[in-house]
Amino acid sequence: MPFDLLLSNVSKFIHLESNEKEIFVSYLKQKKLKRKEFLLSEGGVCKYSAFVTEGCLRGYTVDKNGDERVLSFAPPGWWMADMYSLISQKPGILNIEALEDTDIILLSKTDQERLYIQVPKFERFFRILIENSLVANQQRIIDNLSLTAEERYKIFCKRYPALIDTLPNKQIASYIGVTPEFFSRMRSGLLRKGL
Amino acid sequence: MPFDLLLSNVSKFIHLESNEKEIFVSYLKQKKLKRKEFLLSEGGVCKYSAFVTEGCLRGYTVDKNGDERVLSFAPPGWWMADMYSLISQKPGILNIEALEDTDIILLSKTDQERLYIQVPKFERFFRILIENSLVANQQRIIDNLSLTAEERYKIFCKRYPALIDTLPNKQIASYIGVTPEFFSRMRSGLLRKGL
DNA sequence: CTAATTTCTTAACCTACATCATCTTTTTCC
DNA sequence: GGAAAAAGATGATGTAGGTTAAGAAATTAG
Repeated sequence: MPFDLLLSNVSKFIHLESNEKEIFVSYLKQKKLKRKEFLLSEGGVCKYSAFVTEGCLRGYTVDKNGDERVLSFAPPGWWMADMYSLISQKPGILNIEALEDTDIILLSKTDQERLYIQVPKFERFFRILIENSLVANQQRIIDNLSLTAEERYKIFCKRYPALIDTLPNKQIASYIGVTPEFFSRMRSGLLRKGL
Repeated sequence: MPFDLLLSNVSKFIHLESNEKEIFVSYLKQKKLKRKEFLLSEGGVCKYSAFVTEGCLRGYTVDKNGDERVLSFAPPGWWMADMYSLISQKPGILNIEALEDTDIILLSKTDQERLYIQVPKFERFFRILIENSLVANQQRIIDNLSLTAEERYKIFCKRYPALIDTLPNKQIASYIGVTPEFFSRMRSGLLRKGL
């Protein structure tokens, strides 16, 4: 079943009756993205939450020097959206791109709101999802303020273990907030120390 | 009425019938904190969400060098909690301290969950609250990665206009992620340029 | 399979911000 | 109101990480 990963993800937080499950599934759309294909571009309005089942997405902004800053990655089992744009339905700042061929499940903003009304439990599900995301983001702010690049890299490795080997180093560098050049130096330094 | 600010805050997002309002209010407790008094200390379990009606709270962590890192301020109309600890009910990392004599309204975690059951609309209210908080935190991550200290300071001034004059500079420095010494130099530089 | 593109590495030099130390000013609180 | 404590300013010096440049290695896509 293509929705299995998502449904088991949901059932970690709320119990669904089979009719509720049906309503939920009826709102879902599958989509495939080719490597380098965009789900959303800066300035566009984000109309969907995307749940990754295969592959990987990244969400990033482009700063005024043209440098890319990765806000988040979404490997299988993770959600991705430009939350600012999704909530406000105004043009966003995030680019969401497939790092490899990627399968996603889409839930539109309007369907999500219908779902809240028809199956109010989903208010709870998404609240919990967002709470967890908020906590992770707060921790990242603290880490960015307190830690060195090397320490942040170690944390990255714990948070996204599946990505360490599959992602180009420059993407990881951007996520932890250093240049690819410095990241390269740092890693060779790390390696000399063992690990 | 001591709960007016909170109730008008809530009614921006959900409409409450008068009995629902009564249930909500019955769960609220008022508390006064003296300047420098703590609502929560690192390692403690966060049992309450606090809504500030007067004064100001700050939430901060202490890093391994003993330096304080301010995660957030809460002037009147803002909520404050150690979200990680509140959700997980495990020992947290945040210290929450009153920067001046401060009046708060407390909602305990257990009462909040009762509220979700009795008045499910509150799932929506808190979901929206947390969504907005998540967006602000994501933006702060991007800003910390992309912007200079000076640019982050300007953003701080927009985000917390009421605090610019009342807060000690070292607290602001900590929030934007620089030392008080550098902040002082930066400001005198800014002032020379006008503003 | 191969040319083109992207990614990685290394090196020399640069800068935003940190640290440490000292002094002045402001705030606190008895 | 005045001593003590906290906050702020400023100078000298240190460093994590940025920038630029250029070649080597790996991936991609035709």
